[in-house]
Amino acid sequence: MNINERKLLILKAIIDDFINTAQPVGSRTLAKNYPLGISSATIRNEMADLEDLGLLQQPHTSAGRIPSGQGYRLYVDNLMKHSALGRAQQEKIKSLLLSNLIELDDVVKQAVKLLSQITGMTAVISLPKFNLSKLENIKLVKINDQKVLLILVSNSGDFKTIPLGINSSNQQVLDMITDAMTERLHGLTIKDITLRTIGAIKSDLPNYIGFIDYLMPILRDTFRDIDQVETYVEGIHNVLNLPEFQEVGRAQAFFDTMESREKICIMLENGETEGITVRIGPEIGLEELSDCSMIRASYKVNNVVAGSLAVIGPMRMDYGASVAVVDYIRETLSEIFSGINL
Amino acid sequence: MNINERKLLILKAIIDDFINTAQPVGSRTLAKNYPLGISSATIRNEMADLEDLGLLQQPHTSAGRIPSGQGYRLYVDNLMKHSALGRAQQEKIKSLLLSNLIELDDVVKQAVKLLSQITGMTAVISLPKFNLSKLENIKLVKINDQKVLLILVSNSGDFKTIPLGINSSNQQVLDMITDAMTERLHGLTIKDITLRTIGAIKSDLPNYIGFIDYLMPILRDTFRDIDQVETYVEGIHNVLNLPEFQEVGRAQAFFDTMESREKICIMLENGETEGITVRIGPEIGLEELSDCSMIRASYKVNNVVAGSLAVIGPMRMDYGASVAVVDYIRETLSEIFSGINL
DNA sequence: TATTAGCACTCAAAATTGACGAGTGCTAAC
DNA sequence: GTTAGCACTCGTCAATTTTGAGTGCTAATA
Repeated sequence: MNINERKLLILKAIIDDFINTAQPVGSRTLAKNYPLGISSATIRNEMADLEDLGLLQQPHTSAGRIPSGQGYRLYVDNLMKHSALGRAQQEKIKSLLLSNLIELDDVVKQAVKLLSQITGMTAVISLPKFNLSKLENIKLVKINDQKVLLILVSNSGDFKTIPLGINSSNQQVLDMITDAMTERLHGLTIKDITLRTIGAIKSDLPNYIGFIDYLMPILRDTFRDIDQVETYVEGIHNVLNLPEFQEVGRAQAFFDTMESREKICIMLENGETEGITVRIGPEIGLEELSDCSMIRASYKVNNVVAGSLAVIGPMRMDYGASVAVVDYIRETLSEIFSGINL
Repeated sequence: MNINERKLLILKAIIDDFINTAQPVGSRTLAKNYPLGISSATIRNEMADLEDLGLLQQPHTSAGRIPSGQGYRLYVDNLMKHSALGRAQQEKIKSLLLSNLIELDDVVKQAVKLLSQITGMTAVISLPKFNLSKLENIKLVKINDQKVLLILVSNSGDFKTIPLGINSSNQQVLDMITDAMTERLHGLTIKDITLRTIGAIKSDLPNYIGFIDYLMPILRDTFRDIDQVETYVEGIHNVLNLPEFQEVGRAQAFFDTMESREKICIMLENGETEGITVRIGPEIGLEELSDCSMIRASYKVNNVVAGSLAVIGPMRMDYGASVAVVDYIRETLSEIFSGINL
């Protein structure tokens, strides 16, 4: 049996309706509320066909139909209406994101907050990977006799501070060391820095070899730790408003997943493609989320993919609207991070 | 009618039982499981009296009794068994808290995490108020042409970094200014710093009055913002395991409360008494938590109250065990923050 | 040949019923 | 003062019935 225009129209109507009501859709409802121009009996026949094609499924004999994963896939790829954000909302998002430009963290936090608020679902985002940007400057600032603050500045205007437990040092010595380090490491990415690269400064400062030997493994460990991706999650509890999370057990499983940094990373990282990806159910790659969907995109800094953002919700989500929001925030973040030197 | 020893014994048994089972306790259960040495009929009579005294209540005629707020109050004040933490557990807590001593934040985060894990409830904590400790040192470090990092070091070994948006400055100038500022502000608490105090350095550095005038309002605003209390919340979702939060609506209300920094502060701050406070139901002072209880304590830095911690759960919580944990963590934090110079 | 009205059938959810049992309060006997 | 006994209450649970939304099939229709 072939799929035809009318079947597609019916499928679209069913999915649109189900997204709104969260109730299985029956033939009568469809005939009544959508201008399909055919009777419920005809719709019934077509629905039976759509079920045979694997695009719909029936929770039980005497219920209406709900979309299957494949049904959603077809819907997202070919049927759904791509809406765009209103001008006013765009302005609002942009101004909120621009309102706090000193720390990169804050912009990202604001973005994920907006994403969850607007979509009413859970939003996640990963910070730009610091270790991909080029080092501009390195500083060690003595805090007190036990502590030194390591400051790494990237050429994109971002920076990172990391407190180190280092005993009794002297600011002049630290300055000399960081001057030498900046000289050597300037322009490299953190990924490129090895024990050897850092070690090279020993020849620049033969007088302080002892202290440098003490410092080196600490710095190496620190650079290694920067490697890990930082993520923020917002609006975890939003899902409690949705009918598919009314069982506490279901909600709890979702919360557990969203609290695992590891799993968030799997979701975000998986296939670092450009543009917007819609993953439906099992496509997400996490057993626990096999009845959810996510919409994911990557944002760029200076035209290089730097981090990702996503919204996660039930399969029954308003894909059109969500895609629009994710896309706009992706775009705006890329602009902000690339344009101005933060 | 007077309350007597036997009534108290029965009350204690009822509350102990209810804390374990979350089920209304009947006279037969009580006679069977507790060595009270009287028959269920007698217990029934006593229970009726306890209800008249307002210490028990009955969900409906043919159910057992559950404690009232007043009942819990009496229990906590006079009846409950004060257990102490096992030696092994003490060691484990202490070592985990000591394992990450570079940043104060990390210790506090670890503490609140432990608190929620051990009690199985929600835990909150406030950071030591930075503005109460004396300034030891101030630094401004140039990050790039638009940004300067303000570093405040306290005499207790704690420090704070705050990025400022400040245009094109020169590290030498910044060093001179911070040297002058350190000279002037050293030993003061942030609370003591006024526009006038900062302004005084203008006379030390007459050559840079222009730049100082630009800097001053930024610093004043920054110091003002430090005033706000920082809090961490952990284990919000733990309550989902408890029978009293099996309705999604109930859980959602709890989550909403716990996500409001303002409300957390109300809970923590309210009556900064020393020692451990148990607040039952409405005593918490928040409508939304009128069927919860909290156990709250303050920890000290150098013998001055610096921050607070608390666990929050259903009224039916194991008060004895929870008090022990809160107390031990309070004590350990005070030790750590006071002893070593972090 | 495609569409549709009509009808019998299905089945989950909601409402109804009734047995059960945990628990109570009261009374009379100890 | 304590306790055994008993009638009574009322929520819980399982079984049963009712309801209604929805289906698939068939025969009539365009």
